[in-house]
Order: sequence, then structure tokens, then C-alpha cells
Amino acid sequence: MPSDNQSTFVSSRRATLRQVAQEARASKTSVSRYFGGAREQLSPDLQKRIAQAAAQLNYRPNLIARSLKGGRTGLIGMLVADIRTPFSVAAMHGVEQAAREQGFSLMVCNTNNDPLLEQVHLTQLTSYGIEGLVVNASGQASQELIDLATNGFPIVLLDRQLPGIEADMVGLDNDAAIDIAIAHLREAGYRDVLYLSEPINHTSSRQERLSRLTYQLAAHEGTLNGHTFMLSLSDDLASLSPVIEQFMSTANRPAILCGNGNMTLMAARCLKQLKLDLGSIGLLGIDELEWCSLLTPGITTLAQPTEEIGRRAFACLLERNREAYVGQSRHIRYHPTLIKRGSTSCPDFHAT
Amino acid sequence: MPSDNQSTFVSSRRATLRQVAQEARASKTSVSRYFGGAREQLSPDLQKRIAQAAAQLNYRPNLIARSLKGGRTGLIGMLVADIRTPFSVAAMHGVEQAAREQGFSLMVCNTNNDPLLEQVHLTQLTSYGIEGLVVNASGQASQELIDLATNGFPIVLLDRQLPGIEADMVGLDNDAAIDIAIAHLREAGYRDVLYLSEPINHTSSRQERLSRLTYQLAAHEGTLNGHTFMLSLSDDLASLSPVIEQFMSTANRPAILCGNGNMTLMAARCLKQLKLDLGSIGLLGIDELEWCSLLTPGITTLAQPTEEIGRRAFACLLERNREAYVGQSRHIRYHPTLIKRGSTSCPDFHAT
DNA sequence: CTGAAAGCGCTTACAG
DNA sequence: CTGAAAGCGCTTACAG
Repeated sequence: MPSDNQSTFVSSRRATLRQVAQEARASKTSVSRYFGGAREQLSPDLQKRIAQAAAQLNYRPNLIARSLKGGRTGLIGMLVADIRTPFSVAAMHGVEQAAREQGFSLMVCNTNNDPLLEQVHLTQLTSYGIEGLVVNASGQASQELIDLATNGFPIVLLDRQLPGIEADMVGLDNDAAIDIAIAHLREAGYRDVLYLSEPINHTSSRQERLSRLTYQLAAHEGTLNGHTFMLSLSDDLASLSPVIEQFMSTANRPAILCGNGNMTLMAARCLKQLKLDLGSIGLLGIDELEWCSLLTPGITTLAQPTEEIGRRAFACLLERNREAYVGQSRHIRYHPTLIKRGSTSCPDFHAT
Repeated sequence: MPSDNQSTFVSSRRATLRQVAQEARASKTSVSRYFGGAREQLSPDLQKRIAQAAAQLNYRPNLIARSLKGGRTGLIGMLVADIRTPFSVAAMHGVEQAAREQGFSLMVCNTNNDPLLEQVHLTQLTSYGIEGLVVNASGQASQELIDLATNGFPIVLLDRQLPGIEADMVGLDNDAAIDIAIAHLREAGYRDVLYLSEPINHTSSRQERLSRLTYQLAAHEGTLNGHTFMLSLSDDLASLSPVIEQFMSTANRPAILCGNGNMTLMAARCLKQLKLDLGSIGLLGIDELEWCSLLTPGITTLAQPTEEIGRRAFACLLERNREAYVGQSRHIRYHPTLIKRGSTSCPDFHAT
């Protein structure tokens, strides 16, 4: 791992502030001021000399050194539970854009939904002196994360709540999502709903969706029957097939409601395998995916404003960092958008 | 942006090496050795004292400070042209995993296919003292990148070649991909091929695929007719529709060949809109996407070993960093895997 | 407006 | 085996 070969290129090493100072016949202090945002308080002549010297040496401040003394690293950390889901990619993209606009760089770490890996990454990130952290948690809060939050370190939670952490949280209004989904399915004429969720574990968004579903089912008892199935991504399709078959055999105007994009993918695969046509069996998924409009007759979804959620998460971080906002932690919930497609036009219903 | 509030928590500030040294009644040198990997050369007693003190203070070395003096940051940078494509996500995931296994952290920057933004990010990354750079280029090489490469800074190119940069390159064997695609389409009985590509710009992989296609078409003149259409992601579907309609009206056993996953998505959308059935018009895409198996009767694809490409890219970086490997830059090309599905079973052909 | 000096938290010859 | 000292490239009181 040693980058010894770099030392071979001593001559081409990056110029330092000291060299610029010498070249410009100025003090290090002045050069530091020039690049540190206090340029105006320097005389025009000094400014010019420094500018010239810097240009000649192709000087670029060493951010590492700057942060060591100054305390500011300009680094924001982000822990992502699963970087491969479209939701995470979009949220991350949002965070990154917002961060860059404010002069921050983002260090993203994929925790693979593994709390242990999350800890490793968290240690790394703090060791690099991040100034704030966006957490899309992979489980319960680690002690280290709790300590950080307790000490007032700027943290914002994304999509997932974390007991023990007092921090702003940005995500979907899960109650609204379930409410809209159920209302839509009922209107469309479905009578039996199979809810597919990844294992709840300690994922608050899954928890919230499930309990709101339970609430809604209770509210509509008699007109809407509910069933729930937990499916892990590592599970084979073979574990889902019999569940759906069983559901189909007993259900009246059946519909599947998918708790997230992963489940929608699983369900679509399974329905295809079982040769069940969309629509005759309803399908509605939380999370809009690029292929949902492609699958005839189209899969109805609840779209999240994913990039916006990411951007907002960063904005919260910034507010925490400024004196501007002091107070209770906030929960910022975005409303989903229902995108109606053919997968929820119940044929029986129209026939009636 | 100032994180002034952190200074409020002086008492909870992270412990420093100096504090550990005091607590352990040892020198800073010894503590540094303890955490710097020279633990063995310390007496058992000293080791124990340091271990205790560190544990008590919950000490974690400040990586920023370490790298300032030691030169090593443990940071690897990655420039990604478009972080939202599945290919990039998977490649990035591969790089990150390989990096972590070797104790490196990854800083990923999305350049949005914008050379200017790429420069900005490159400046940032080098200012943070990255020890190596994986580049999925967004255009031509910037002067800064050329300088880096010229100075022997470890760089590896991913998926895209960059004129002016002497560096290892890891990607798909594009010639093989086109050869396999064409051979498969011919075997399946298609006679007219419409090749869809994003604008070549300076993207070598697009370039290579296109020229190999041209070569193949020439080789099969008379038995296979070719057409090419360039489509930008920002283009509306409306610009593609007439092209496909025109193609269909004149073609004999027509098939569409998509240069990458984005094009496959565009084509699938367009075909759906035009109500053209897959298979009657052939469709073959480079890049496997999660929904290709879902769309009846399935879209035939050429899958890339995306994660492996990422992992390999990092491995190259590491080799560059060690004295082990010195020599000409290498081009590592992976073979694609043909995944046959219904979209390339030409009905006319079977009828014949 | 300008600069000399101390120091951020580490590592690394050098000396013993 | 152990430590005192110099220094990595910056910033920031402090003084003028």
C-alpha cells in the first residue's frame, strides 16, 4: 500500500503555500488569507503578486492540511444501507448535488445493510473529520452513532428513523403512502390485498408502512381483507410463488401491494413465472421504477421525490451546522405521487 | 458553513495521541508506533498501558493528521460519468468493496458527463490527497488529468479509454460484444439491423462498438443491412419513433441493437408506444438490466461482469502503487455473456 | 494592510 | 525497546 513511487516525483510534487509565499515575496499568512477567503483585505499589489506566483506554480491549497488546523474539512459523510437500489442512488445523487452547491464533498459508504460494516464505515468517516453525516440506517443505532448524536454532531436520518438518535429525519410520509394505496385499490374494486414487505428488522419505514396497513385493514374490515408476507432479498422466488398461488386460490378480486421497489421486482418476476396477468391480479408498488411503465399494462406505483429527499437531507445538515436552527429535531415527510397504470384496473370490477 | 457549534463540545472532543501518551505515561512516539503498525516492537508492558489508556479515552487516530505527515491518506478517488446508470452503480460497488478489503476508502464523484464538473471534482479529490484515481471519463482528458498521469500518479480508466492518458484500462471487450451480437442476430434470422447509440462524443466504448459494428456490417454485406441512429438521453422519445417506424417500413426481418442499457430502455419504451411486439422486431441490448427478463418475451442482452470490472480496476490501481508492477499500461477486456431471450427469436425465420 | 510565531495531530529520522 | 525533536501544509490569534 505504500505509495513510495510518488516520492520519486519530488520535482513534480504539488506546490505548497510556503513556496508561493517565497515566489510572491509575501508571508505565508498573506497567501493563506488570499486563498482562505480574506482576499479583499490584501492590497491590490500583494494580491497580484500572490496570484501570479500561485498560477506559475499551479498552486492548489492542500485541503488536508487546511482542515487539520482550521477544523473544517468540507467533507460530508453518508451511510447508505444498499447502494444498489434506485432509491438510494437517487437520494445519494440529491445529497451530492446539494452538497457540491455549498462547497462540500461527499463521502458515500455502502453498509450493505450490515450494522457491523456500518460501524466500520462510521469510524472511518469520523476519522476523516466529516462535518456532518447523512444516515440511511441499516439497523439499530450503534453506540458510536448515539455518542455522536448526543454530542451534538450534525446528523440527519434519511428514510429511516433511529431510536436513540435525536436528529432530523427526511423521508416519505409512509402513512399517506399506505392510505393512498389502499384507497386506490378499494376504488379500483379490489377486495383482497397481499402486502409484500422486506423483513421489518429495525427499518422504521417498513415498520411504519406495515402498521399503517394493519390500521387501514382494520378500518375497512369486511370490505377489504389483508394478508402479509415478509420476503428477504436473499430468498428465492420459490418461496414467494406458493404464497401467491395460495392467495389467488382463496382471494376475491386480489391485489398485491409491494412495500418497496425490491418487492415490486420480486412480485413482477413471480407473477410472470406463474403466468398471471397484471390487472386481473392487481399490483401496486411503493417506489417508481423505470420499467414500471413498460410492463404491459403498466404497474401502478407511488413515486417518492427521491432526489428532493436527498437534497433536503443535506439542507437539514447545513441548518444544524449553522446557528440559525436550534430546537427540536424535525421529521420532514414527503407525500408520494400516485401513478395510475393498468395493473390496478380490476377487470371484475369493470365487468360489474 | 462554520461548524462553530462543535467547539461548544470541547469536553467531548475526540482524544488525541498526546492525551493517550500522557495517560499511558508513554511518549507520543510510542503511541504512534502502537497505532501505526509497529506494535510488536513495544514491550508488553508499554503495549498494555497504551491499550488501556486508548480504550479509556476511546481514542481513534485522526486520519487527517496522520496523512498530513505520513503522506498516506488511504483515500481512493473515483470519477463517474453518470452515477445513475446501473452499470456505474455496479462498477462503483465493485471498486468500493475491493478498496475496503485493502483498507482504502472511496470518494466517488458524479461528473454528470460534464467535463467541467469533472475538473472541479478532480481538483477536489487531489486536494484531499487521494492515492489513486479510477476514471470513468466524461469526455476528453482535462489538462489536470494528463498532468497527473504524466507525473506517474496512479490512474486506471474504467470502461472508457482516454487519449493522452497512459494508464491501465478495464472494461468490456467491445469488439467481442458486437461480434457476438451480430452473430446471434444473423443466426436468429434477422436481416436488417438498426443500431442505437448515445452520441459518440469522446466516449471510447461507444466509438469502439460503433466501428466494430461498421466492420461487421461490411463483412456481411448482402446478408445483413445496417443502419445507425444516435440518440441523446435528453432527446424525447418522439425523435426515435419516426426512425423506428421508417426502419420497420423498409426493413426485412428487422432487429434493433442497443449500444447500452440506456438505449435499451429508450427502445423498449418506443416499441411499446408503437405497439410493436418484441421478437417480430428483434431487440438485443448491451448491458443486462433487471427488467429485461420481465418484458414478455424477454429481452436478449449481453451482460457485462460489472462488479468484477470495478474490482479489477481497483486491483490495477494497487499494482500501480506497488513496485511490483512496472511496465506498459494494460488493457483488460472482459467478455460479455449472451443471455438469449424471446426478443431475438425471429418469427419469420422459424416460419421459413 | 502585513507578518512572525505558535500550533492542529500526527510520523519519522535520529539518538540512546 | 524508548523518547525528544523536527516537521507535514496549513490557519489564526496577536502585534504592528
